[in-house]
Amino acid sequence: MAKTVSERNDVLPILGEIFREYGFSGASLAVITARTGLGKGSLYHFFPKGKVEMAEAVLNHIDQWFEENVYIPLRENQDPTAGINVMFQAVNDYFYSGNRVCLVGVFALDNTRDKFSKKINDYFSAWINSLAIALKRNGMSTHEAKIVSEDIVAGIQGALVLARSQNDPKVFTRTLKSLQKRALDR
Amino acid sequence: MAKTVSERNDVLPILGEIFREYGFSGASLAVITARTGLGKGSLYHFFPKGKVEMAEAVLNHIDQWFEENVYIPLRENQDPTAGINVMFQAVNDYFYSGNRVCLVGVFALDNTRDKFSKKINDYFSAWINSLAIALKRNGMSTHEAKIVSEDIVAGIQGALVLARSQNDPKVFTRTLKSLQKRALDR
DNA sequence: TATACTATGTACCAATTGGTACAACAATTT
DNA sequence: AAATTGTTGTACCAATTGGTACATAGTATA
Repeated sequence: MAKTVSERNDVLPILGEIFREYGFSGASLAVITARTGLGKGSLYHFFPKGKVEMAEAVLNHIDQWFEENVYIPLRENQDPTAGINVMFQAVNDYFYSGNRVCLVGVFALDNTRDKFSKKINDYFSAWINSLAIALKRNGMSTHEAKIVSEDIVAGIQGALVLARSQNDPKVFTRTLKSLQKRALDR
Repeated sequence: MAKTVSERNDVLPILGEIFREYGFSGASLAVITARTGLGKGSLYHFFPKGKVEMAEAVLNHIDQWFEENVYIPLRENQDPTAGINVMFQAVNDYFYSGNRVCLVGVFALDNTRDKFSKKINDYFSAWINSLAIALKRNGMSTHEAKIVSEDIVAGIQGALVLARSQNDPKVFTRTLKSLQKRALDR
Protein backbone atom coordinates (compact mmCIF):
# COMPACT_ATOMS: atom_id res chain seq x y z
CA MET A 1 0.00 0.00 0.00
CA ALA A 2 2.81 2.38 0.81
CA LYS A 3 4.34 1.15 -2.40
CA THR A 4 1.24 2.09 -4.37
CA VAL A 5 1.19 5.60 -3.05
CA SER A 6 4.85 6.21 -3.69
CA GLU A 7 4.79 4.76 -7.22
CA ARG A 8 1.81 6.87 -8.08
CA ASN A 9 3.47 9.96 -6.66
CA ASP A 10 6.64 9.27 -8.58
CA VAL A 11 4.81 9.70 -11.86
CA LEU A 12 3.28 13.05 -10.97
CA PRO A 13 6.31 15.19 -11.83
CA ILE A 14 6.58 13.50 -15.23
CA LEU A 15 2.88 13.99 -15.87
CA GLY A 16 3.30 17.62 -14.87
CA GLU A 17 6.00 18.15 -17.44
CA ILE A 18 3.93 16.47 -20.12
CA PHE A 19 0.90 18.67 -19.45
CA ARG A 20 3.13 21.73 -19.40
CA GLU A 21 4.57 20.89 -22.79
CA TYR A 22 1.51 19.63 -24.58
CA GLY A 23 -1.38 21.23 -22.75
CA PHE A 24 -4.25 19.04 -21.60
CA SER A 25 -5.75 18.11 -24.95
CA GLY A 26 -2.37 17.78 -26.61
CA ALA A 27 -1.17 15.30 -24.00
CA SER A 28 -2.23 12.05 -25.63
CA LEU A 29 -2.11 8.73 -23.86
CA ALA A 30 0.50 7.75 -26.41
CA VAL A 31 2.98 10.34 -25.16
CA ILE A 32 1.97 9.70 -21.56
CA THR A 33 2.71 5.99 -21.79
CA ALA A 34 5.94 6.69 -23.66
CA ARG A 35 7.30 9.30 -21.26
CA THR A 36 6.19 7.72 -17.98
CA GLY A 37 7.17 4.24 -19.07
CA LEU A 38 3.86 2.99 -17.70
CA GLY A 39 1.47 1.02 -19.87
CA LYS A 40 -2.21 1.77 -20.02
CA GLY A 41 -2.79 -1.02 -17.53
CA SER A 42 -0.78 0.70 -14.83
CA LEU A 43 -1.93 4.14 -15.77
CA TYR A 44 -5.59 3.29 -15.44
CA HIS A 45 -4.84 1.32 -12.32
CA PHE A 46 -3.42 4.41 -10.62
CA PHE A 47 -5.77 6.89 -12.27
CA PRO A 48 -9.06 5.11 -12.99
CA LYS A 49 -10.67 8.23 -14.38
CA GLY A 50 -7.92 8.68 -16.92
CA LYS A 51 -6.39 11.92 -18.05
CA VAL A 52 -8.67 14.08 -15.94
CA GLU A 53 -7.63 12.29 -12.78
CA MET A 54 -3.98 12.54 -13.74
CA ALA A 55 -4.28 16.28 -14.20
CA GLU A 56 -6.14 16.64 -10.91
CA ALA A 57 -3.43 14.72 -9.09
CA VAL A 58 -0.77 16.92 -10.65
CA LEU A 59 -2.63 20.08 -9.68
CA ASN A 60 -2.92 18.85 -6.11
CA HIS A 61 0.74 18.06 -6.06
CA ILE A 62 1.62 21.55 -7.26
CA ASP A 63 -0.75 23.10 -4.77
CA GLN A 64 0.96 21.28 -1.94
CA TRP A 65 4.36 22.45 -3.08
CA PHE A 66 3.32 26.06 -3.27
CA GLU A 67 1.55 25.91 0.06
CA GLU A 68 4.67 24.67 1.72
CA ASN A 69 7.32 26.61 -0.13
CA VAL A 70 5.55 29.84 -0.98
CA TYR A 71 2.31 30.54 0.85
CA ILE A 72 3.36 29.50 4.34
CA PRO A 73 6.61 31.50 4.28
CA LEU A 74 4.67 34.51 3.04
CA ARG A 75 2.04 34.26 5.71
CA GLU A 76 4.06 33.07 8.65
CA ASN A 77 7.67 34.17 8.41
CA GLN A 78 8.53 36.33 11.41
CA ASP A 79 10.08 38.88 9.12
CA PRO A 80 7.71 39.68 6.23
CA THR A 81 10.57 40.92 4.06
CA ALA A 82 12.32 37.60 4.55
CA GLY A 83 9.10 35.79 3.63
CA ILE A 84 8.83 37.78 0.43
CA ASN A 85 12.42 37.00 -0.45
CA VAL A 86 11.77 33.32 0.18
CA MET A 87 8.89 33.51 -2.29
CA PHE A 88 10.96 35.08 -5.03
CA GLN A 89 13.72 32.57 -4.55
CA ALA A 90 11.28 29.65 -4.55
CA VAL A 91 9.52 30.96 -7.63
CA ASN A 92 12.77 31.41 -9.48
CA ASP A 93 13.76 27.86 -8.59
CA TYR A 94 10.40 26.35 -9.39
CA PHE A 95 10.26 27.81 -12.87
CA TYR A 96 13.87 26.88 -13.56
CA SER A 97 14.80 30.54 -13.91
CA GLY A 98 12.35 30.94 -16.77
CA ASN A 99 12.95 27.66 -18.54
CA ARG A 100 9.75 26.15 -17.30
CA VAL A 101 6.22 27.30 -17.75
CA CYS A 102 3.36 27.40 -15.23
CA LEU A 103 1.04 24.43 -15.60
CA VAL A 104 -1.81 26.28 -13.96
CA GLY A 105 -1.33 29.15 -16.38
CA VAL A 106 -1.35 26.76 -19.31
CA PHE A 107 -4.60 25.22 -18.14
CA ALA A 108 -6.11 28.59 -17.30
CA LEU A 109 -5.92 30.07 -20.76
CA ASP A 110 -7.92 27.73 -22.94
CA ASN A 111 -11.12 25.87 -22.19
CA THR A 112 -9.43 23.17 -20.15
CA ARG A 113 -9.91 25.78 -17.46
CA ASP A 114 -13.54 24.68 -17.26
CA LYS A 115 -12.52 21.17 -16.25
CA PHE A 116 -10.40 22.36 -13.33
CA SER A 117 -11.82 25.79 -12.59
CA LYS A 118 -11.81 25.48 -8.81
CA LYS A 119 -8.24 24.29 -8.50
CA ILE A 120 -7.03 26.96 -10.91
CA ASN A 121 -8.92 29.70 -9.17
CA ASP A 122 -7.69 28.62 -5.76
CA TYR A 123 -4.08 28.44 -6.82
CA PHE A 124 -3.93 32.08 -7.81
CA SER A 125 -6.19 33.29 -5.01
CA ALA A 126 -4.03 31.65 -2.38
CA TRP A 127 -0.91 33.10 -3.91
CA ILE A 128 -2.25 36.63 -4.15
CA ASN A 129 -3.76 36.53 -0.68
CA SER A 130 -0.65 35.18 0.96
CA LEU A 131 1.49 37.78 -0.71
CA ALA A 132 -0.93 40.53 0.29
CA ILE A 133 -0.64 39.44 3.92
CA ALA A 134 3.14 39.74 3.81
CA LEU A 135 2.94 43.14 2.14
CA LYS A 136 0.51 44.38 4.76
CA ARG A 137 2.66 43.16 7.58
CA ASN A 138 5.39 45.11 5.86
CA GLY A 139 3.45 48.33 6.21
CA MET A 140 1.25 48.53 3.14
CA SER A 141 -2.40 49.46 3.37
CA THR A 142 -4.91 46.69 2.77
CA HIS A 143 -5.89 48.23 -0.51
CA GLU A 144 -2.40 48.81 -1.80
CA ALA A 145 -1.29 45.35 -0.72
CA LYS A 146 -4.10 43.82 -2.73
CA ILE A 147 -3.29 45.80 -5.85
CA VAL A 148 0.44 45.22 -5.62
CA SER A 149 0.20 41.51 -4.95
CA GLU A 150 -2.14 41.09 -7.90
CA ASP A 151 0.28 43.04 -10.07
CA ILE A 152 3.16 40.87 -8.95
CA VAL A 153 1.50 37.52 -9.51
CA ALA A 154 0.26 38.73 -12.88
CA GLY A 155 3.75 39.97 -13.66
CA ILE A 156 5.21 36.56 -12.90
CA GLN A 157 2.72 34.77 -15.12
CA GLY A 158 3.24 37.24 -17.92
CA ALA A 159 6.99 36.98 -17.61
CA LEU A 160 6.68 33.23 -18.14
CA VAL A 161 4.62 33.78 -21.26
CA LEU A 162 7.11 36.30 -22.54
CA ALA A 163 10.18 34.26 -21.73
CA ARG A 164 8.73 31.28 -23.52
CA SER A 165 7.57 33.31 -26.50
CA GLN A 166 11.03 34.83 -26.88
CA ASN A 167 12.71 31.56 -26.04
CA ASP A 168 14.77 33.63 -23.62
CA PRO A 169 14.63 32.72 -19.92
CA LYS A 170 16.44 35.93 -19.04
CA VAL A 171 13.26 37.85 -19.73
CA PHE A 172 11.85 36.00 -16.77
CA THR A 173 14.70 36.57 -14.36
CA ARG A 174 14.81 40.22 -15.36
CA THR A 175 11.12 40.79 -14.77
CA LEU A 176 11.27 38.83 -11.55
CA LYS A 177 13.96 41.19 -10.24
CA SER A 178 11.82 44.15 -11.17
CA LEU A 179 8.86 42.72 -9.30
CA GLN A 180 10.89 41.88 -6.24
CA LYS A 181 12.06 45.46 -6.05
CA ARG A 182 8.49 46.63 -6.35
CA ALA A 183 7.47 44.38 -3.46
CA LEU A 184 10.19 45.60 -1.16
CA ASP A 185 10.95 49.21 -2.08
CA ARG A 186 9.12 51.56 0.14
CA MET B 1 -11.23 36.94 -56.87
CA ALA B 2 -12.12 39.86 -54.63
CA LYS B 3 -14.87 37.63 -53.34
CA THR B 4 -12.40 34.92 -52.43
CA VAL B 5 -10.23 37.22 -50.41
CA SER B 6 -13.09 38.77 -48.52
CA GLU B 7 -14.76 35.45 -47.74
CA ARG B 8 -11.53 34.06 -46.49
CA ASN B 9 -10.90 37.11 -44.36
CA ASP B 10 -14.39 36.96 -42.92
CA VAL B 11 -13.63 33.61 -41.33
CA LEU B 12 -10.45 34.73 -39.62
CA PRO B 13 -12.11 36.33 -36.58
CA ILE B 14 -14.15 33.20 -36.00
CA LEU B 15 -11.09 31.02 -36.34
CA GLY B 16 -9.33 33.29 -33.90
CA GLU B 17 -12.00 32.83 -31.29
CA ILE B 18 -11.93 29.07 -31.76
CA PHE B 19 -8.17 28.89 -31.28
CA ARG B 20 -8.44 31.13 -28.24
CA GLU B 21 -11.02 28.88 -26.65
CA TYR B 22 -9.69 25.48 -27.56
CA GLY B 23 -6.00 26.06 -28.14
CA PHE B 24 -4.42 24.73 -31.31
CA SER B 25 -4.65 21.00 -30.66
CA GLY B 26 -8.06 21.29 -29.03
CA ALA B 27 -9.51 23.06 -32.05
CA SER B 28 -10.74 20.08 -34.04
CA LEU B 29 -11.99 20.34 -37.59
CA ALA B 30 -15.35 19.28 -36.22
CA VAL B 31 -15.71 22.46 -34.14
CA ILE B 32 -14.15 24.55 -36.88
CA THR B 33 -16.68 23.42 -39.46
CA ALA B 34 -19.51 23.80 -36.97
CA ARG B 35 -18.62 27.31 -35.83
CA THR B 36 -17.55 28.77 -39.16
CA GLY B 37 -20.39 27.15 -41.04
CA LEU B 38 -17.94 26.11 -43.72
CA GLY B 39 -17.60 22.49 -44.77
CA LYS B 40 -14.28 20.80 -45.20
CA GLY B 41 -14.50 21.47 -48.90
CA SER B 42 -14.46 25.22 -48.44
CA LEU B 43 -12.08 25.16 -45.54
CA TYR B 44 -9.42 23.28 -47.46
CA HIS B 45 -10.11 25.41 -50.49
CA PHE B 46 -9.22 28.56 -48.54
CA PHE B 47 -6.54 26.97 -46.40
CA PRO B 48 -4.96 24.13 -48.37
CA LYS B 49 -2.50 23.34 -45.62
CA GLY B 50 -5.27 22.86 -43.08
CA LYS B 51 -5.20 23.90 -39.47
CA VAL B 52 -1.66 25.20 -39.58
CA GLU B 53 -2.48 27.56 -42.41
CA MET B 54 -5.61 28.73 -40.62
CA ALA B 55 -3.63 29.56 -37.52
CA GLU B 56 -0.97 31.34 -39.56
CA ALA B 57 -3.61 33.44 -41.27
CA VAL B 58 -5.13 34.34 -37.92
CA LEU B 59 -1.75 35.30 -36.50
CA ASN B 60 -1.07 37.53 -39.49
CA HIS B 61 -4.45 39.13 -39.08
CA ILE B 62 -3.76 39.87 -35.42
CA ASP B 63 -0.32 41.18 -36.25
CA GLN B 64 -1.81 43.62 -38.72
CA TRP B 65 -4.33 44.84 -36.20
CA PHE B 66 -1.71 45.48 -33.55
CA GLU B 67 0.64 47.14 -35.99
CA GLU B 68 -2.05 49.57 -36.97
CA ASN B 69 -3.78 50.15 -33.65
CA VAL B 70 -0.97 49.74 -31.17
CA TYR B 71 2.56 49.80 -32.55
CA ILE B 72 2.21 52.71 -34.97
CA PRO B 73 0.54 55.00 -32.42
CA LEU B 74 3.26 54.13 -29.92
CA ARG B 75 6.07 54.82 -32.34
CA GLU B 76 4.68 57.72 -34.29
CA ASN B 77 2.23 59.74 -32.26
CA GLN B 78 3.48 63.31 -31.93
CA ASP B 79 2.84 63.19 -28.22
CA PRO B 80 4.32 60.00 -26.70
CA THR B 81 2.00 60.20 -23.72
CA ALA B 82 -0.96 60.27 -26.08
CA GLY B 83 0.47 57.29 -27.96
CA ILE B 84 0.78 55.34 -24.73
CA ASN B 85 -2.80 56.17 -23.81
CA VAL B 86 -3.94 55.03 -27.24
CA MET B 87 -2.22 51.71 -26.60
CA PHE B 88 -3.91 51.14 -23.26
CA GLN B 89 -7.28 52.01 -24.70
CA ALA B 90 -6.76 49.74 -27.71
CA VAL B 91 -5.57 46.89 -25.51
CA ASN B 92 -8.52 47.25 -23.22
CA ASP B 93 -10.86 47.17 -26.19
CA TYR B 94 -9.12 44.32 -27.94
CA PHE B 95 -9.28 42.03 -24.94
CA TYR B 96 -12.88 42.97 -24.24
CA SER B 97 -11.91 44.47 -20.89
CA GLY B 98 -10.55 41.15 -19.73
CA ASN B 99 -13.22 38.87 -21.19
CA ARG B 100 -10.99 37.71 -23.98
CA VAL B 101 -7.68 35.99 -23.85
CA CYS B 102 -4.58 36.56 -25.97
CA LEU B 103 -4.27 34.03 -28.79
CA VAL B 104 -0.54 34.56 -29.05
CA GLY B 105 -0.21 33.93 -25.33
CA VAL B 106 -2.25 30.74 -25.64
CA PHE B 107 -0.02 29.49 -28.44
CA ALA B 108 3.14 30.61 -26.67
CA LEU B 109 2.71 28.51 -23.58
CA ASP B 110 2.54 24.94 -24.81
CA ASN B 111 4.43 23.27 -27.62
CA THR B 112 2.29 24.75 -30.38
CA ARG B 113 4.79 27.56 -29.93
CA ASP B 114 7.24 25.51 -31.94
CA LYS B 115 4.94 25.56 -34.97
CA PHE B 116 4.66 29.34 -34.99
CA SER B 117 7.74 30.46 -33.11
CA LYS B 118 8.69 33.31 -35.40
CA LYS B 119 5.26 34.92 -35.47
CA ILE B 120 4.93 34.58 -31.70
CA ASN B 121 8.35 35.97 -31.03
CA ASP B 122 7.80 38.90 -33.39
CA TYR B 123 4.46 39.81 -31.89
CA PHE B 124 5.88 40.41 -28.44
CA SER B 125 9.15 41.90 -29.67
CA ALA B 126 7.34 44.46 -31.76
CA TRP B 127 5.07 45.36 -28.89
CA ILE B 128 7.88 45.75 -26.37
CA ASN B 129 10.08 47.70 -28.77
CA SER B 130 7.33 50.07 -29.82
CA LEU B 131 6.41 50.75 -26.23
CA ALA B 132 10.05 51.31 -25.33
CA ILE B 133 10.33 53.92 -28.08
CA ALA B 134 7.38 55.84 -26.67
CA LEU B 135 8.77 55.64 -23.14
CA LYS B 136 12.13 56.92 -24.30
CA ARG B 137 10.56 59.77 -26.17
CA ASN B 138 8.83 60.50 -22.92
CA GLY B 139 12.13 60.96 -21.14
CA MET B 140 13.14 57.52 -19.94
CA SER B 141 16.63 56.19 -20.41
CA THR B 142 17.11 53.46 -22.98
CA HIS B 143 17.73 50.94 -20.27
CA GLU B 144 14.80 51.89 -18.10
CA ALA B 145 12.48 52.05 -21.09
CA LYS B 146 13.40 48.51 -22.01
CA ILE B 147 12.84 47.18 -18.51
CA VAL B 148 9.58 49.02 -18.02
CA SER B 149 8.09 48.10 -21.39
CA GLU B 150 8.94 44.46 -20.78
CA ASP B 151 7.31 44.67 -17.37
CA ILE B 152 4.20 46.22 -18.85
CA VAL B 153 3.71 43.75 -21.67
CA ALA B 154 4.34 40.91 -19.23
CA GLY B 155 1.88 42.48 -16.83
CA ILE B 156 -0.80 42.60 -19.49
CA GLN B 157 -0.31 38.96 -20.42
CA GLY B 158 -0.31 37.91 -16.80
CA ALA B 159 -3.41 39.94 -16.09
CA LEU B 160 -5.20 38.04 -18.83
CA VAL B 161 -4.14 34.73 -17.30
CA LEU B 162 -5.27 35.89 -13.89
CA ALA B 163 -8.57 37.33 -15.05
CA ARG B 164 -9.41 34.13 -16.84
CA SER B 165 -8.32 31.94 -13.96
CA GLN B 166 -10.47 33.91 -11.54
CA ASN B 167 -13.24 34.24 -14.09
CA ASP B 168 -13.17 37.92 -13.19
CA PRO B 169 -12.43 40.44 -15.94
CA LYS B 170 -12.04 43.19 -13.39
CA VAL B 171 -8.69 41.74 -12.42
CA PHE B 172 -7.60 42.69 -15.90
CA THR B 173 -8.93 46.24 -15.93
CA ARG B 174 -7.48 46.80 -12.47
CA THR B 175 -4.02 45.63 -13.41
CA LEU B 176 -4.18 47.53 -16.68
CA LYS B 177 -4.80 50.76 -14.75
CA SER B 178 -1.86 49.99 -12.54
CA LEU B 179 0.38 49.47 -15.53
CA GLN B 180 -0.78 52.59 -17.28
CA LYS B 181 0.12 54.60 -14.22
CA ARG B 182 3.52 52.99 -14.17
CA ALA B 183 4.06 53.94 -17.81
CA LEU B 184 3.12 57.58 -17.31
CA ASP B 185 4.06 58.51 -13.74
CA ARG B 186 7.36 60.17 -13.64
C1' DT C 1 -25.02 31.77 -73.86
C1' DA C 2 -20.75 29.35 -73.66
C1' DT C 3 -16.56 29.24 -70.95
C1' DA C 4 -13.71 29.44 -67.08
C1' DC C 5 -12.92 29.68 -62.50
C1' DT C 6 -14.40 29.57 -57.64
C1' DA C 7 -16.76 27.38 -54.02
C1' DT C 8 -18.85 23.55 -51.64
C1' DG C 9 -21.06 19.02 -50.13
C1' DT C 10 -20.25 14.21 -49.86
C1' DA C 11 -17.97 10.15 -49.43
C1' DC C 12 -14.05 8.22 -48.09
C1' DC C 13 -9.44 7.22 -45.82
C1' DA C 14 -5.78 5.46 -42.58
C1' DA C 15 -4.21 6.75 -38.18
C1' DT C 16 -5.00 8.01 -33.64
C1' DT C 17 -7.94 9.10 -29.85
C1' DG C 18 -9.33 7.84 -24.82
C1' DG C 19 -10.86 4.00 -22.67
C1' DT C 20 -12.08 -1.10 -21.23
C1' DA C 21 -11.52 -6.09 -20.18
C1' DC C 22 -8.96 -9.36 -18.38
C1' DA C 23 -5.63 -12.78 -17.84
C1' DA C 24 -1.11 -13.22 -16.01
C1' DC C 25 2.34 -11.91 -13.02
C1' DA C 26 4.49 -10.04 -8.60
C1' DA C 27 4.52 -9.03 -3.88
C1' DT C 28 2.58 -9.22 0.78
C1' DT C 29 0.08 -11.34 4.51
C1' DT C 30 -1.59 -15.01 6.85
C1' DA D 1 2.79 -22.41 0.89
C1' DA D 2 -1.78 -20.56 0.28
C1' DA D 3 -4.45 -16.75 -0.19
C1' DT D 4 -4.94 -12.12 -0.95
C1' DT D 5 -3.83 -7.97 -2.89
C1' DG D 6 -1.41 -4.93 -6.09
C1' DT D 7 0.56 -4.31 -10.75
C1' DT D 8 1.05 -4.72 -15.63
C1' DG D 9 0.92 -6.19 -20.72
C1' DT D 10 -2.04 -7.28 -24.44
C1' DA D 11 -5.80 -7.26 -27.20
C1' DC D 12 -9.60 -4.91 -28.28
C1' DC D 13 -13.20 -1.17 -28.93
C1' DA D 14 -16.07 2.57 -31.00
C1' DA D 15 -15.43 7.29 -31.93
C1' DT D 16 -12.86 10.92 -33.65
C1' DT D 17 -8.81 12.82 -35.73
C1' DG D 18 -6.86 15.64 -39.84
C1' DG D 19 -6.90 15.19 -44.49
C1' DT D 20 -8.04 13.86 -49.62
C1' DA D 21 -10.70 13.18 -53.98
C1' DC D 22 -13.94 14.68 -56.79
C1' DA D 23 -18.16 15.64 -58.90
C1' DT D 24 -21.32 19.28 -58.71
C1' DA D 25 -23.04 23.82 -58.15
C1' DG D 26 -22.48 28.77 -58.36
C1' DT D 27 -20.70 32.91 -60.38
C1' DA D 28 -18.33 36.02 -63.22
C1' DT D 29 -16.42 37.13 -67.65
C1' DA D 30 -15.93 36.95 -72.56
